[in-house]
Amino acid sequence: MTELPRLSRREREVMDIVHEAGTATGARIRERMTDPPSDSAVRSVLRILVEKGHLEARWDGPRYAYSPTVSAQRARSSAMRHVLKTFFGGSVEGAVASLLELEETKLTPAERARIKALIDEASEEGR
Amino acid sequence: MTELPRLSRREREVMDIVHEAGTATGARIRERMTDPPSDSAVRSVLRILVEKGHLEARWDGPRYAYSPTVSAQRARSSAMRHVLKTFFGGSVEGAVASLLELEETKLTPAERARIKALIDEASEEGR
DNA sequence: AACGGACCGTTGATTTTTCCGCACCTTCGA
DNA sequence: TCGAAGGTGCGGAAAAATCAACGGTCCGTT
Repeated sequence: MTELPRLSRREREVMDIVHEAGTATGARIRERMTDPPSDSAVRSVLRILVEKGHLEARWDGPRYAYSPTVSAQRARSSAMRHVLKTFFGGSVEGAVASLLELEETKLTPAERARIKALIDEASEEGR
Repeated sequence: MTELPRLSRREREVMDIVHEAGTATGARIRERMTDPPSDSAVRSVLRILVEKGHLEARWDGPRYAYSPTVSAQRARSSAMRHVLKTFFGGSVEGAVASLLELEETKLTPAERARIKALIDEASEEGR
């Protein structure tokens, strides 16, 4: 598989929206854009993203539904790897700390337990 | 403080490099860019980033050294918040799992212990 | 059957981004 | 003190991105 072309600002914005939504229609994407441009402008970006191979369009009833061509799993890893490297110098500890410090982060006791369990599992698998 | 202008593709690429490096010269930044353009092209981007308020240039001996105007702390939070929302639907648990699953992630027992301690600290602080 | 609304794609004008040529400035070793 | 090497900023051309207008299709309604 050849490398996917780089994204412009609007293209990245749309990709982020689609990643967050999993799948979305043109209208839905437009709603979520900052300073939403016209309808047709959004569809232009969408067309380009399909051409570039970042999105796929499925005919869903009376309209298209767009979703990423790359699996959510893969996209997640790649995004996380990028911030880890760029902002945390590769330090998992630093990254977790940052996650916990975000003001919107509230963990229930059950979540805390599960996260700790994840850490132990990772270690058992030699990671 | 008024909102910082949005970044184009090249601008974002440069910002990522500078964030990773902490501080960097024009030549160093150029080295790390994909398909590095000419010397003066890089300096154009740099000039724009300074104008926009994303970078500051300090005269360091015979050349400029560029660094982000926003604190590393703040940049980290903002980047992490963004991936958390976009790729993990806000799930801290999911994000931590992803971090642990990255193939380059190898934790020492000491690190594991410190990360668990971080989780407990967060809970003690009502988070 | 004409109308209106919701979609879609294409086209071309406009704006933004990207890039480089060039002239000038500094530093430093001969 | 001179010249080469390495840096810098400006101005503007070339390329890419962005966008609105326009025209088409496919319903459901009147």
